[in-house]
Amino acid sequence: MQKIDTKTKILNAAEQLFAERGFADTSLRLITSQAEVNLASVNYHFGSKKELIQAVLARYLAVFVPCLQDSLDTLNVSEKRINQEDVFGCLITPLLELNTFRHHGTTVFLQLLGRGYIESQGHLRWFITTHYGAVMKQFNTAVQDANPHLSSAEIFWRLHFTLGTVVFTMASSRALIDIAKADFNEDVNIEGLIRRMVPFIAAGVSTA
Amino acid sequence: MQKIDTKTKILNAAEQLFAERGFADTSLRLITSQAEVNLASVNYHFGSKKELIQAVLARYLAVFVPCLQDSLDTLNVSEKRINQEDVFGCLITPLLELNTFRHHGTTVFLQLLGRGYIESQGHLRWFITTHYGAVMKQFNTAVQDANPHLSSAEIFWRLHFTLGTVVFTMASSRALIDIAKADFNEDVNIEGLIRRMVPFIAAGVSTA
DNA sequence: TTATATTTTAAACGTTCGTTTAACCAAGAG
DNA sequence: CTCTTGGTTAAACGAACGTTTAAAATATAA
Repeated sequence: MQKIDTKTKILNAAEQLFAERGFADTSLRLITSQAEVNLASVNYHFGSKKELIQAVLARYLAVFVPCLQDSLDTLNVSEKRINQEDVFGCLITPLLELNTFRHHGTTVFLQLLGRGYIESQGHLRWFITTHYGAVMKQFNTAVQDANPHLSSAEIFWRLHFTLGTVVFTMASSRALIDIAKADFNEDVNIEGLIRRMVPFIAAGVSTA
Repeated sequence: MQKIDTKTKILNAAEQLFAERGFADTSLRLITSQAEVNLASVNYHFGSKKELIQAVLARYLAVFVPCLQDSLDTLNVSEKRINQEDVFGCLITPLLELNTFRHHGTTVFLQLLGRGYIESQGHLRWFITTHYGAVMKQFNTAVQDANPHLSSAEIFWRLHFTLGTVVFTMASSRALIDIAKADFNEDVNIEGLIRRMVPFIAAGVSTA
């Protein structure tokens, strides 16, 4: 039994509660009680709740972004013409990497990302774009290279539509899976859910 | 200049603020100050904040749902074979009807719907499905009639993907519009946003 | 008009929140 | 040992929230 320091205990409890309930509906008292640490330790280690939210997301981005960077770099040095499947394929390894990093890491990360985009008027989006804007831009242009018939603005919108599909589905994944089981007697896990999403998204992004 | 009663003044102020800022981030004090009524009048006329939220949404659903019901009924009695464009076309009139009902009614309604699905853990979803579940089911089967090559399970999933796209986009519409303005100098309003969403969704739902 | 019911109002209540304070504890250095 | 430093803790703070209260104001009816 190794000892986990307070900072990590807070991050672990916070990320789970944030993903499940959103940032506004998760109080520091709930986090610290679940983490079994003192209330004041959040402000001591992170300064404020806002900075805790950023720290929770930063821990995932620190794994995801460099991994995505690598995928995009290796794609760019290859000589074959880039198609859309290649570009979106770059996301697979970084997303699965999060599952080795934390239990259900992929799901939690996507849920956090969705919460961050909808709640917290701007400060989280600012945090992401200022720290990791380069990779986002690089991915955006990769999609554009794969879809030369689409304007950059069009791609911007369709990528956010895609984000909406993924985030919403992930956020309500448990409820959806239960309904699918009840109504269609269909056993599907998260991987199967992603597999169902892919053709939907691919068709939407690349349509004329 | 006709006199607007307190109840309506509250509903008008609340719906705008709810759509813009979400339910949790909109206090009753903000609503009543914008409506220029007393704080306590909310609890007097609606009982609680939760019931106010339901009343705001109910005012839209009372217009939208019967109108959608009509569209679906007239579609079913027609003799021509139903295609997907027909089914999704059933949504157009009810949505536009909201614009005659209230200024920017379509926008507000979709934003409220998005907020309702993401915030308020379940009680709003419960309110909608228990009051208007019949129409939702009817719409679902209409989509299935239009896409006989897809299993009912497949349609279930794709309609929820669609819901995710719409809900996420509407909930964060202002932020997205700001980004589009900053990054692409593109002025787009909600109507333009919907127009961009349609081909994305249509391609996703009907893909093989 | 008078009496009754409805609506509005200012003020307060109790709770919860993020944050701060100051005392306390453990461990390493000189 | 003493002093210092980094971390922890209980307690409290001030602000904001939804809600309630009771009186004042207004409308309604006889």
